[in-house]
Amino acid sequence: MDNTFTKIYALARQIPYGRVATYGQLAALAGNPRLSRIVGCAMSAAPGDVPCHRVVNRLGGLSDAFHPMGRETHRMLLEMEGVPFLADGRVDLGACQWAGPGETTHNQTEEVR
DNA sequence: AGTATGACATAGC
DNA sequence: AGCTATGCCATAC
Repeated sequence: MDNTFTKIYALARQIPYGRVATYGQLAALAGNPRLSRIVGCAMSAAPGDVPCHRVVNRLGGLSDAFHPMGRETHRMLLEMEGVPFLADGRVDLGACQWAGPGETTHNQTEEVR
């Protein structure tokens, strides 16, 4: 069974509005921090139920090959969700990185890191 | 059935 | 401090 994939899908789906998570984060939550690749692979095969646009790499932006409709669209999507963007064109992970599956529907006043 | 590749991340040098 | 090498699970050929 797709244990890992299912976990990744579930985690990605649990990402609250206005928040983003990194591949390593989901990978760690999936059971192994090295599953980062699998997370990307899972997103690739992820159905429309998974907000893959909320999943970003360590850079705070999408991967090198994640532009089905363009980076601008991605940025607009996150911006529309309330995710602040840096001048670098990347998401402000230090301000909107997902805390974890236990902080989904909680006060987002939680200071990350 | 086995091999190769892949939307990343971490560690070592 | 930046680059190289390795690891992982699943999918595709």
